[in-house]
Amino acid sequence: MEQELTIQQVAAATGLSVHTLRYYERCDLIAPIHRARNGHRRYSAQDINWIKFLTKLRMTGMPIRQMQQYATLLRERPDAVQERRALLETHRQTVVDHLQQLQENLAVIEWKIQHYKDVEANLSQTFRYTTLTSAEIPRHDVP
Amino acid sequence: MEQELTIQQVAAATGLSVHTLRYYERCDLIAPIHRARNGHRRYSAQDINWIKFLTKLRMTGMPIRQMQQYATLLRERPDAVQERRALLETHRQTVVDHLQQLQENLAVIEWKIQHYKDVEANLSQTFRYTTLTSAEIPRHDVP
DNA sequence: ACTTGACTTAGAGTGTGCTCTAACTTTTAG
DNA sequence: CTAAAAGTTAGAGCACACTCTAAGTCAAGT
Repeated sequence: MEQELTIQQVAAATGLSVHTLRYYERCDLIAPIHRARNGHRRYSAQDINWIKFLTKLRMTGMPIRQMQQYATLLRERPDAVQERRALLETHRQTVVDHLQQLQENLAVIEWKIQHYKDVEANLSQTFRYTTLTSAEIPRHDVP
Repeated sequence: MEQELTIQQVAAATGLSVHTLRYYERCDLIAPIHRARNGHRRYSAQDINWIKFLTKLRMTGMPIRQMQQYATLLRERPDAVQERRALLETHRQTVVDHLQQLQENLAVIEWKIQHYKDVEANLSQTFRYTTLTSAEIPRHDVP
């Protein structure tokens, strides 16, 4: 059974807004969607899978331009598997790098949270600065 | 020795552009920087540490608004350690969630790359579709 | 017959975070 | 003395990814 969904239903299913769904179609991220007799869009299961994949590319920070490349490649040269893979692998590396950087920066933020906890602990003591943890570190390094 | 750096040097040291450094100061992310007699900015080591920390917040996706909150808190209520920690912990959770999502989406992308590899391997064989790996999965799930 | 509500389009508007420009001053090197 | 290089400001402009608006169509329910 090929159940076809309305734009509202697809919005609910994908987390994109109806505006965004039309926008994506307008800029060729999504091929022209099949229409009901009245001109309303009817999305197929394939369409939804494609849109869900698009959102994964998007959420990992792929720019619209690059998604367009991928979508065009898929539509115009469906046998160019190698090219599509190359595009994804380039993106994969970008995401891996980004993840790495995110983790490093997160570590610094967590370090600072811990520092604040230490400071708070020291402030609540009667004898302050008796325990030396990260409080040893010069003030200007620890805003 | 309190070596004071020019805006160019700070740009080089932090990876921000001179434009961005001035912009950050304009919107109060950075407190007014000390000036040389001629009015040129001279950044201290503390300034640079602060800017480096700012970029970590920024690179983990903290919006300018929230960085402003943090910066203001730091300047106007330096003893409000608990509030600053709360702000950072909120951000920490956001980053952790984002990381999680990024990893999930990356996994899907990597799955698709592997699928393409399988497809390419099958295409290069004389007898096609004899090995069934991810080629079993229906086409519409694998754009 | 009419209202409600979901849909359509082309195109305008918005928020974010820079990024650049113009006009000017100052410092440095030849 | 002059020219180049680096700084200053206020404010304009830009890229991106939506997000919304206006004007209209269409189908269903009362």
